[in-house]
Amino acid sequence: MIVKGARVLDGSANAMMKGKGTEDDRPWQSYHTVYTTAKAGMELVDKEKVQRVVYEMSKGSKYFQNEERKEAFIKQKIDNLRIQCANLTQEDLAHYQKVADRRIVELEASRDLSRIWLHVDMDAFYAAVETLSNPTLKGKPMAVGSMSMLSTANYEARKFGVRAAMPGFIARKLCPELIFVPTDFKKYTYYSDLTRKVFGRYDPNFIAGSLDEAYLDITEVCRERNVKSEEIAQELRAGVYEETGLTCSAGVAPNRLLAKVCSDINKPNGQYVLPNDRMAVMTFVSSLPIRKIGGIGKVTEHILKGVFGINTCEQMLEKSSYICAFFSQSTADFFCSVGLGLGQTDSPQVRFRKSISSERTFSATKDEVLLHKKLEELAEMLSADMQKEGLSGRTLTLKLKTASFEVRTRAVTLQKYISSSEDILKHAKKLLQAELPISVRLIGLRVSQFNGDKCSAKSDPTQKTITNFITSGDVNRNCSSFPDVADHDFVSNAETDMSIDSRQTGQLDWRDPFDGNYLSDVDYQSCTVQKSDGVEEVQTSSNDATSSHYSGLTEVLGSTSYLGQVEGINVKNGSNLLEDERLDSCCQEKTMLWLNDYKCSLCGIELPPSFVEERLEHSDFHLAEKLQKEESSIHQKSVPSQSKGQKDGVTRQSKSKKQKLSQKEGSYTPIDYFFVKK
DNA sequence: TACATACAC
DNA sequence: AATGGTGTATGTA
Repeated sequence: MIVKGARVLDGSANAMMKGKGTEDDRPWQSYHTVYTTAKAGMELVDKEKVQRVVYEMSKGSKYFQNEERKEAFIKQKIDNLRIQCANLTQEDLAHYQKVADRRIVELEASRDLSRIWLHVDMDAFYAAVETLSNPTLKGKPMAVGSMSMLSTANYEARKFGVRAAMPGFIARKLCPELIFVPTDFKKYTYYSDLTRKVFGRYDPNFIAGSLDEAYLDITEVCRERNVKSEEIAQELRAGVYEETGLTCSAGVAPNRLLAKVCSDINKPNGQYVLPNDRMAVMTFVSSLPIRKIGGIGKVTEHILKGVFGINTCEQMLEKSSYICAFFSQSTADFFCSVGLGLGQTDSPQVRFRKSISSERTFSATKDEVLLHKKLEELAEMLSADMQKEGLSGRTLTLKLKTASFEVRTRAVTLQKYISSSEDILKHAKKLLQAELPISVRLIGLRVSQFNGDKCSAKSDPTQKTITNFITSGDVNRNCSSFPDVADHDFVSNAETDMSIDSRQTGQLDWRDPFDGNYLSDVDYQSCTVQKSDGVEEVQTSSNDATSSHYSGLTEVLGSTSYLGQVEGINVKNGSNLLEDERLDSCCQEKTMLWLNDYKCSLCGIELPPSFVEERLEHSDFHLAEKLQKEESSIHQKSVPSQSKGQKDGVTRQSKSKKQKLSQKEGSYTPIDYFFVKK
């Protein structure tokens, strides 16, 4: 659906990718592991050699075969997209160029250069902590983790190509001298708390991204003390070193997205300041490889490069017409804002977790008794975790990873909320039963749809609908009248008490899952220890496309094969976008009205006249609802092609609602605020 | 609602 | 021998 103006595709589209010939001689070149992407400390690594070793060690394994399968799939998508790209007419391109230019102007208008953000990132954190407690490790290549999986590696080890997320047995092949140290989550938490005390001096509301990194808004400190951000960064890093003996790196920039990129530039033990100046930002971003941007991963990189030839952020703008033609608005916005060097500058709202889960890997088995035992253990672990946080939920999801690394999820939504291990197990069993017989190497259980999802009032169905609509794809905001109060709890708590109550969710911070988690199946003790902060990362609450940019990729990936089957879609399709918007605003006035200039005539929600934006959103909602109803009735009687066209329009509209909704973040009162009992 | 995918750490 | 765990977001049917 994203790919507008597409032509019929045929499945044998990869002709153009064939005939390279190099693959036969050097097969490892086609095995795209993530291990070779430039990471701090790995610039001098012989990547060809690393790639070869990784390939040799992996070749033929079940894991490898699955990776090949996934890669082939993505390759196919890329081929399909290239064809669609080639089929765009001049007319199409001219249209999308207009759309793109308009979006870029709008995005540019949203640029905020008034804040100074600092991103701190500890250097090889777990490895550094382990070296502190065992100084004989100093100077030797060392990694934290096990033979199966590494959490992190120190800089000596990185010289050999050893890095986080690499299996230990491959790392040992790359570096036979490599010393393995098991993870000790307690230790990392302790040092993490020490660093956070320092962060708190500069921004009491700092955002902890994980145990080893944080974002600080240092605008005020800089102003109050009348010092340059550069000096603050120096001072902060010195303070961290003083308190912990650990080094860190910092990036300073006008927004969080850029600050994060900057903290990586002079790693380890360095810093980089990008001034709050538009030209400086544009220059910085122009040559920046897109993969450096948080949110652009391996797949997105491949697609953007393979289909559009995009390597740098600047090229996001050069190819903006293609981006607007092929991706959803939110994704296109994100990509364009990357090209402009835009990112979030607000201090995000507090959010609640939306799900909780437990999963374990073991040696693959189809022994049903064994699987059942694993399931039972998981149910108990999960239940214990839920009880710790006072959670209960009504959707249970079973996750299975087959012996061939294929992942399946199966879910049920129940009438009542559950949290006991018995309830969880009872339903989990049924889900598992339906999949038997099967050989699996991982089982996971997840519970979502929490009872305490405070923002969805259950009593009034109307309200529920609206709230769900509004919050879906957005954030469950803290419904407390004084969300700020919670924000400070963590800091003071951290100073007095090592154990952090997970419900004091003021500070945003999911624990670093990767490092903490590599446990043997039975290590429940440390498992419990690991479960710490129930607090949450940043991003989503805001508008800037940063929050919601994954969608488009999923869309492109998911829709291509579908499009391949659809009859040629009108190439003029794109102009519907504009027409829809006109229709939108013209309907807005007629769909509903405000009784006594206060109450919605359709659903009764109260919104004072001063809440102009919120009212607009609200009428948008009703419009979307109306269109959806129309669409579903049309859907029943109309011919497929018509129905497709309609559907497109509606979907695009509701999407644009969400988009608009999140756009004004920052200064506005969330609309769901009005639905919450106080 | 159910499921798959991408991503971060 | 051997490639993790927790959580978020999104689209589509």
